[in-house]
Amino acid sequence: MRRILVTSALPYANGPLHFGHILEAVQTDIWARAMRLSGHECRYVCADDTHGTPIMLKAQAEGITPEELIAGIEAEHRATYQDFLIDHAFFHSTHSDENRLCTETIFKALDAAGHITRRSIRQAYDETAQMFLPDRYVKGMCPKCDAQDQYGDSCEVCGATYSPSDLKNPLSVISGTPPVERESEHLFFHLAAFESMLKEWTRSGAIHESVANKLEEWFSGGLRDWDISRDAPYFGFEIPGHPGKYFYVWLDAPVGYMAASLALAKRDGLIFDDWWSADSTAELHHFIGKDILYFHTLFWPAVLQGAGYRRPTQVHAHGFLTVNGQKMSKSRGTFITGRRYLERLPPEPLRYYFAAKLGPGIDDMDLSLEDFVSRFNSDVVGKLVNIASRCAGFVARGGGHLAPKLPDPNLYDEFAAVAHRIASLYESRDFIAAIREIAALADRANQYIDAQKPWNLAKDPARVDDVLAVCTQGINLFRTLMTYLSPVLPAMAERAGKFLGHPILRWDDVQQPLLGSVLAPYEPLATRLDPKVVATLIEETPAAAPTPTAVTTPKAEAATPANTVAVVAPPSPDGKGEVTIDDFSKLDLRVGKVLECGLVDGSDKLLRLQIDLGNGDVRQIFSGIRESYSPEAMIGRHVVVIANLKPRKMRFGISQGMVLCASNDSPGVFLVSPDEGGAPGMTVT
RNA sequence: GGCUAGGUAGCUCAGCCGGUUAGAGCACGGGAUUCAUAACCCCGGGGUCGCGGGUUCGAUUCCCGCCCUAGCCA
Repeated sequence: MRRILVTSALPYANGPLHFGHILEAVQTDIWARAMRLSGHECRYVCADDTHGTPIMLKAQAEGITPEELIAGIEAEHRATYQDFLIDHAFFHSTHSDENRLCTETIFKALDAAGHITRRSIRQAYDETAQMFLPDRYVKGMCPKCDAQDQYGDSCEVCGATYSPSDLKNPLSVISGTPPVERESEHLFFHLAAFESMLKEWTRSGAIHESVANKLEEWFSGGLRDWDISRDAPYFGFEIPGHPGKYFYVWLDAPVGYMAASLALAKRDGLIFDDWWSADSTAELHHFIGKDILYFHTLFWPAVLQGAGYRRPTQVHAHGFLTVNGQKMSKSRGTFITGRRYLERLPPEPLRYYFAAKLGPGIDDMDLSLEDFVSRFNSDVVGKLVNIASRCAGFVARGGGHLAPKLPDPNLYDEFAAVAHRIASLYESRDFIAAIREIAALADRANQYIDAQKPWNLAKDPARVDDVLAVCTQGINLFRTLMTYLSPVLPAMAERAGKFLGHPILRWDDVQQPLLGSVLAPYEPLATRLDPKVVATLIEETPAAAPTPTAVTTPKAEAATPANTVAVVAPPSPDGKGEVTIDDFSKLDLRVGKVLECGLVDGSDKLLRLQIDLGNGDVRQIFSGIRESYSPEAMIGRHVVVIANLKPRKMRFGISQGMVLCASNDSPGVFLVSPDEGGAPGMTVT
């Protein structure tokens, strides 16, 4: 028996869980359940990640304390995970006594071992808000390509990376005032000292090969010191011996894994050191998204090693979730929260769909709603559940108990023989292959029943035993498949266990078929998904503007790209065809105010505009109106903009929308404007 | 811009180290059946394997360039 501690990444406590979180939790949960079915002791812990500037500011904005904010969110996160059947041994919070203790212990150990250095850095400071500004809280003009409204760390238009002080005309996102430079002493973790250890560790099988390839980049660039402190005001843990300095959220976040297991150990009388001491024989597995790889494959193993703890056994990274082929996006309505899903549908179909598409690599996964429906309805309901459903009636009519022996033991053995293979596919995270094998076996089971035709046999009273035998075979085939799927569909497996009279607990149980035992009355184990309901997962009228989430989520998208507007209609004489009101409503037309306007070098047709679409949504849009309008004439004007036009990369930068104009074959273009009273952000309908 | 990964049937995806007619599920067309949640079973149509070069007797599979998508850049 192996002792295993498994984690998934801590969700940030500034908003609800979305499908990306659910995907990761489902993957981790399936893996943990599969390990338990093999007889291993496997505990899955997680926690909310609660610290940092975004949470501090969000609480301020809502007029509550950060503690109140994270308490509310934690309750919501717990409930959502639970409703998706995520079986956490413990779900904790990084804002906890255990986490403070672990974080301080680690810091002191690192400091004592000489891994912490101190030096002054210059950083942007907002004198109005009286706080230092993280890079993403400073915006200005890109020093390289002059694109407007870029974050302080990199330019989304030309891709340049730089520091906030390089920006032209920088402004604080918080107060809107120009930041000043201030000096402050920070604490650094000396990562380079762990280079050889990390190189060895990354090639030791702890991470997938393609991930190790990615890490080469960090090594070849040279490992830099990691800044682990932040200045007050900051929501987090104050660093012992350094008043006014706080641990950077990314230092204490992974420590949350320890804190959760410490709380678990306290509650259940287990021993923390069994998992974490340097000589631990337990396994430690982290499931994460590929976006946070380096925190888990560089800093975290180094911090653990430096502080005298064990390193992770494996870090399992997965790709991102796209919806209908595109990045999840609030403006597209495809930013699906776990709660939104649960309000409409049961959890298991989604677990099944995720499992059916989760492989061991870091490829992104697409959630296609159409595929989701057909996959679950046909694989699970039409094929798997159908096996039990079509046999149960015959068994009930034959007395309600199974036959004393199997008519086709060889076929059964084929099914039972793959148990070990299925188990190892789960362990290697190749769920996609496991599901494929199971589905293929389900086909074989249906073929078997089809060939035996118990409904024909049942017409002959002399053959009642044959009918029962065939269905006993079918029920037992069903049982093996249900066992193989039980990590994915735990609630259905439990109901199936009740129907079978034997709970599903171990892979090995299937080595012994059920014979002669009594079946409970059959009740439908799963119902079909209604495509109409599934379609409502995507919001018809997406949230209009990215509200000031830029403040609460530093990584909020600057632009809000959207589907290309596809208008499908029969052709008509003018070449456009009829559209319905639904087609029209796909267009997000809004009034915008031109804030800035300039010529574009290298183009005699285009003007570069900065247009305010309300609610802080400022877009860069290129428009071919230079022949009719001068930049000066544009500034301050109100115009009508298609706000959800797919952003287009042009030689001069990205154009995030289109300004509406009237024109025909004769020269000149004419801007469309709202009447007096029209204001930025108003929608045009 | 650099790095990593991906671009295979209408859709979602498999295809190990290069080798004979490129696979599955769904969708579609035809047939069979009625035990089963209009489920299941059989047959079929459908792909210039992102584009362009190269290596090779032979490339979806290897190499180079380009285009597109996603993520990361402390």
